[in-house]
Amino acid sequence: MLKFTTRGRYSVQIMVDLSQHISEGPISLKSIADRHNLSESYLEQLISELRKADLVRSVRGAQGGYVLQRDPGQITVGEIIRSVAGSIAPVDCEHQTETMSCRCDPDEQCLTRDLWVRVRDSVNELVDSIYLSDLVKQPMDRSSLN
Amino acid sequence: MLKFTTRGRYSVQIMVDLSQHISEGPISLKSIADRHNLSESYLEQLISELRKADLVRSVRGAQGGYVLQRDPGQITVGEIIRSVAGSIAPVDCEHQTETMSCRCDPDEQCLTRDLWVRVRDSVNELVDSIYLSDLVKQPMDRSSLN
DNA sequence: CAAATTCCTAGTAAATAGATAGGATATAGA
DNA sequence: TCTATATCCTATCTATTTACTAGGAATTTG
Repeated sequence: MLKFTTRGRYSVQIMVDLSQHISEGPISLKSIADRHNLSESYLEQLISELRKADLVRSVRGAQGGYVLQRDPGQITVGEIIRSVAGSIAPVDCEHQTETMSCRCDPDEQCLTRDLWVRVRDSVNELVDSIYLSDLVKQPMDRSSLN
Repeated sequence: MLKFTTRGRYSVQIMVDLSQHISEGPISLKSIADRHNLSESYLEQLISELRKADLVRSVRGAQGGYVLQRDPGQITVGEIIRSVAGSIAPVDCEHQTETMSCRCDPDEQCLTRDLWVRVRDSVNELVDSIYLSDLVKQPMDRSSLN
């Protein structure tokens, strides 16, 4: 199976939520967790990675919370996912060409290696082309949909 | 992280191996396991799925083994992976639009759902465009590479 | 000072993946 | 017909990863 874990998905949700409340100052993690019915403690670990990746800024203390570091139009989904989940790699590495592997005899050419590289590149390309702003609904702008 | 499991990868290896020995009659799983240094018992479970998906045919008894059901040019990597790993879905489903989900309030529009659908479709499209024959090296044909 | 909040670390539970074991069934060839 | 070689089937176990919880220290507002 090929799937994103909750880490990647929840992280995107956090970032979308922050985009939606961008004008309200620091947003507490508790309010995000409540809105999406997720565990605050769990999100804590994820947003900690987002902070280290410099995607959000934190404000400590009462009335504190988190704020996007950049405009939603300047943050890609790829950045978000990679920041909490390491690289987006369909397989692990053994005898490495970058991050690809197989267990076949090293003498013979690895026939499937390129395949997984292509899948990885394809997914990366896609998520890197989608910006946070693309995911935020703009209720004022419904008319421009067609 | 986003990765294919060994199920998908080993299954592709099995199918590539069968392609390479296509002219030798039924190929035993033991010989495949030996060539790639993998556990025969484990591959057994995988090839069982490949058989149910009608991608390979089995010949029981001594001198038995497995044979591709179709020409390598007629079998896609997508079929192989899906047959052993279910659907290639980046996320699981809760309030379902096909196979996508989020845990947000069902009243509000799910902003990220389309994202995961697009990733899934993109990966499926890619692996469905790659045929087994594309992965098999043709040592006689080196000259035609350019 | 009290309440709200981020920050940090350790630990646990649940799910999945990966692998193993044992034996039943089938077939080729001696 | 017997033996060796295979597939076939199912149950089980182990390791890894994912998901989540707990507890408390540090920081800031009012």
